[in-house]
Amino acid sequence: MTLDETIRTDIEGRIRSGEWRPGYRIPFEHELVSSYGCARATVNKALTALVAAGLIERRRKAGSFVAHPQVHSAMLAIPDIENIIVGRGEVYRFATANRHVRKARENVAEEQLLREDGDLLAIDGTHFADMLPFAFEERIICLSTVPEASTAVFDATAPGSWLLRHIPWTQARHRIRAIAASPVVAEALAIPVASPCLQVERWTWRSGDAVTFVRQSFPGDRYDLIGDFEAHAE
Amino acid sequence: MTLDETIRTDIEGRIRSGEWRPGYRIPFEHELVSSYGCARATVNKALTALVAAGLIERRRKAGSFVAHPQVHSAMLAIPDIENIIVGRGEVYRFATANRHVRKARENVAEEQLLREDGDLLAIDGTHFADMLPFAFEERIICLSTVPEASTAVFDATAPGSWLLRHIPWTQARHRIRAIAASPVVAEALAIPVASPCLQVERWTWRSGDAVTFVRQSFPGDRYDLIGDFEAHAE
DNA sequence: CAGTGGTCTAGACCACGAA
DNA sequence: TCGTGGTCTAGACCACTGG
Repeated sequence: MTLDETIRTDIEGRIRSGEWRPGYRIPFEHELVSSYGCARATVNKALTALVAAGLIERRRKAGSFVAHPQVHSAMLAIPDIENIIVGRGEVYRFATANRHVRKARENVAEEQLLREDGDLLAIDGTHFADMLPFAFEERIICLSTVPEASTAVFDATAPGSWLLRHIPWTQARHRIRAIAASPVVAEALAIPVASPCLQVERWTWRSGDAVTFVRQSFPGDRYDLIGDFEAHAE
Repeated sequence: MTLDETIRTDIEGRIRSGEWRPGYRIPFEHELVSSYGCARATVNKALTALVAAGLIERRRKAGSFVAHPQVHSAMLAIPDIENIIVGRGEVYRFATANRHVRKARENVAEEQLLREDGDLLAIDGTHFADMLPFAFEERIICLSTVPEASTAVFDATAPGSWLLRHIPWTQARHRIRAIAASPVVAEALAIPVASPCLQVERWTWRSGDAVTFVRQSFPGDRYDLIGDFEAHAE
C-alpha cells in the first residue's frame, strides 16, 4: 500500500469507527506531515481523496473536519441486460416484436426530452434468460445521431448492446419506479396483467445529441437493484 | 479554473465529443507537459482524475487510452424521506403505528443479515406529506448498538432522521424492487391491495456493528428515483 | 531493456477566511 | 493579520510492461 493510501485509510478508519465524530477537527496538514514524516503533497493527496469521498470537509484557516452525513448517495450499477444474464450463467436471447421508423410523438413527454426532430427507429422486444422472459423493452433510437442503426439487424444482439458498442453514451438520465404491468408488458413477460414491475427508463445522449430512449420493465419478483454503499455526505 | 482542471476538461471534451474514440491513445504525459508548459505532477493529477471518472485507462509503457464504456454506473441519491418532503415545500409528519422490543426472528432473512443477538426495537409507521401517506416504513433498530433508541420518542422526527443525527451510518446495503402492496401496506398508504409499490430496503452498519434495517414502501405512482449520470467505464 | 506511468519530495506562491 | 488549505514546480526513484 502506498503512503498516501496508508494515511487515507488511517483517517478513514478513525472516522468509520466513530473515534472521530462528525464535526471533529482532524490534525492539520503540517501535523500529519510531521507525524508521518512525509511531504505535504502526500498528506494533501490523502485528504483530497477523503473530501471526494465525502468523509471530511476542509476550510482554509480553520482546518479539516469530519463531515456530517446527510444524504444517502448510492452507487447503483445498471449494467447491460445481456451482461447480467450471461454473468449469471444463463443463455441470453433477444426477440424483436416490433420495428418501424416514425417521428417523435408530440404528446409523449418521454420522447420530447430527446429534443429531436429527425426520424426515430422504434423497436420493441423481449430479453430472455434461459428461454424465460426477463425484461420487456420499448426503445427509440435517434437516426439523425445514429444513422447506421437503420440497417442494423437486432437478432442475436439487443439494440442496447449494439448501441453500447457503436456509440458509447456520455450522458444519461435514469428513472426508476414501480408500475402495474400493462396488457402489452404482461403478455411479453408472461405474467398477469397489473402485476408489479420494476421499470427503468433511460435517456441517453452523446455530447449533447440525443441517442436513444428505452423503457425496460422487469417482473417485480425476478429482478432487484442491489447496491453496497459507504457513507457519503451531501 | 485551475491548470489541472483545464487539462482535464480539455481532454474530457475531446472524448465526449467523439473526437477521441474509445481505444484512442491520448498524448503521453511528457507530451502534455510540453504542450501545456507545466510540471508532470499537474498533468498527472488531471489524468488520474480522468481514470477515477472512468474516462481513460492507463498502462505503463503503453500509454493512456480512452476507455470503452461497459457498465452503466449510476449515482443514485437516496435522501432522508423528511428531506424529500420538506424540500418539496410540503408539510412532513411521521406517525408511529406500532412499537415493541423483541429478538431477531430466525426465519427472516432480512433480520439475519444484521447478525445480531441482542434486543431489537421494531417500529412501524407512515410518513405523510401534506397529510397524504407518502411511504410506509417497517424498521428494526439494534439496541445493542444504539441503546439510546429505547427511550427516544419518535413523534415529530422519524426514526430514520433521529438515527442519522445520533449515529451516522458508515456502511449500507440497498435493495430496490417492485412489489404488490400487502394488506398492511395498502391500508397504511390508503391504496388498493396489490397496487404496485416501489420498495427500498436498507441495511445499515456502523464500523461493522448492525445499526438498523428498514423497508420503505412507496406508492408506485407517487415516488420515482431519478438520477443523472455521466459515462463511467467498468 | 527502454519508456511509461506511479509515487514521492522539498520547496514555492497565493487565496481565503477566522480571529 | 496570518495560518490554513489549494495549487504548482522541478526534480527524483521505481515498478511495471510492451516491444
